[in-house]
Amino acid sequence: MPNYRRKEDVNKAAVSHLQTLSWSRDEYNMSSSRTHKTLHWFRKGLRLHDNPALLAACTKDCAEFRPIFILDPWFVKNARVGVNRWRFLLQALKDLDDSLKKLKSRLFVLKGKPHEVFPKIFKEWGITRLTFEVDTEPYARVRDAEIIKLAKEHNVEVIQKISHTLYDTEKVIARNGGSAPLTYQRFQTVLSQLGAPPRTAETLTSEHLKGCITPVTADHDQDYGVPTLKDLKVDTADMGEVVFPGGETEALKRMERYLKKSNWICNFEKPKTEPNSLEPSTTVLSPYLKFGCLSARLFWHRLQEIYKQCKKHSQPPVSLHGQLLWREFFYTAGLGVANFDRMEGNPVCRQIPWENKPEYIEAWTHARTGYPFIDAIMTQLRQEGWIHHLARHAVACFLTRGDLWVSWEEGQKVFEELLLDADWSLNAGNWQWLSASAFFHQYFRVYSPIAFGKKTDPQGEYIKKYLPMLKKFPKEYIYEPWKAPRAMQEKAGCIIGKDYPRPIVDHGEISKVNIKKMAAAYALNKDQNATEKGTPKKRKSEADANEKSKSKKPKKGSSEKITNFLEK
DNA sequence: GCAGGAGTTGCTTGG
DNA sequence: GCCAAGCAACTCCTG
Repeated sequence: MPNYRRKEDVNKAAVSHLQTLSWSRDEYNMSSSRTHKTLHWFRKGLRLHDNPALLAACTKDCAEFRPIFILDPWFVKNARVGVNRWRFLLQALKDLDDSLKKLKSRLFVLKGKPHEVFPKIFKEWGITRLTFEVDTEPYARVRDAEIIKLAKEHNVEVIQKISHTLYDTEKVIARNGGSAPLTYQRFQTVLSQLGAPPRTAETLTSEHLKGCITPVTADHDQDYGVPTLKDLKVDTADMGEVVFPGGETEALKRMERYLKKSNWICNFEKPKTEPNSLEPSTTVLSPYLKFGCLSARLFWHRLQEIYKQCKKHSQPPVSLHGQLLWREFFYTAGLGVANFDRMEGNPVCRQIPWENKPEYIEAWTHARTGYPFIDAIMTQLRQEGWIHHLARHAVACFLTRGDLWVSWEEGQKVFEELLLDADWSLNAGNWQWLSASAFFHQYFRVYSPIAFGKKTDPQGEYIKKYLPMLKKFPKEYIYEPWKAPRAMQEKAGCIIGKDYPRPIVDHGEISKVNIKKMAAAYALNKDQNATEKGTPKKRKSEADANEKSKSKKPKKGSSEKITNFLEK
């Protein structure tokens, strides 16, 4: 039998605190007013601060409260979750459980499909109220709709609250006339009509739980404890050192550490940060925001407090506020655009005839492209689960329009597996951006796998850290080791082609060819859009596009390739 | 309908 | 080391 804390004890304790509380004596003593047995379902939002849905489970009519997390097999089967992110999640759950322990509660970790788990626990625990945070991702929307239906069938009241995003994403779309804004500028215009993001909710404390039983059995750990990686049979072969530990405690600590640097906050401009510094040049709060260990609203308002103290401060899109708005921008697009994580059937994504090249994907994924800057980034990603935003740009451009001409969806899969902060909307949105498939259109701006990294790390220290086989190459050759004379390679103890690969493609040549392929794909897309719509205006633009594509015929040599590609 | 400017974060060359 | 121009020229928004 569960070893419940006795209700009388709870009421007694509550009465002793009456003087310090604003609630009336009646509200505490009237057991009839405490009618609800509540469940708070943690999914994202793994925190006690700014969690309005969690608070809604602990209101003064709560008789019994249980916080749960469900290990849903769908994620194991369908989402690519690498070992580092599994570990991050389990650390976050452990931290949550520790925090709840301090409130005399515990986290109940359950395993199974939510639609099978809920009917059981609704019945077993006599649940009358279920609370959770709104999640706008496609799987979550379907899942939650099903659970809401089930709850209704079991006479369970459902309360949902928005706290993962700064704004109500649906409202933003409605304000934009029913579709997601597709430019940052437009997005800001819409947000300006909504004012500042809502205030944060207060952190859950023992005060909120006074008078509410938090049932915990003696064998809680055995039945509902946070599992280990071993329990979950996660392959730990690829597990790196813990660089960014999961959990709310760590998230808040990390945020506070950065907020102390008010000068840095006020002057922060993302493009001026470094993709290849040995220590991160940005906050690395993204994994914590992804899992909701940190509230985006809290971070936004804390930044606002700092901004008020600065004489002047940077502005969106490059400021830290701007970074939170980018997150919001892609969340909104993820909700408003159909098939957002695919090229086909995605109305904002240009249809580009990427080629299936398994050997290229394999080389890129496993840091064997022969371009040290690219391979160092991919190594850091696999080992640590985080890489700088601009490093993501460099490798994403390289895989897609820049060099390898492989679909952004392939890159998306790898990032989904390896990033601690893999966030469905942001991942899909940024891959479309970088591949110039949507949002960004200046496809002729191509990152160089050699020159880009040199700007901020001319000595190649970053490469030496992540690719130790190259550490003895002089800086003149560290970005292009294949150019080093044989004797130098021997002296460095690394023969190119044997100990480290030769470049998989010639960037100088292939990037020019690919720019022309992009031009052709853009022209073709324009033609197709015009034909589909068929309006006089569009017909005109179709003619223009044809005219343009004729007039922009590539120079000799590459034109043949483009013709072939169009015929494919 | 058109022109002009802006667009989070390009590269290379030359002064 | 810094800056501007040229590269070749995209889409979206505004007036």
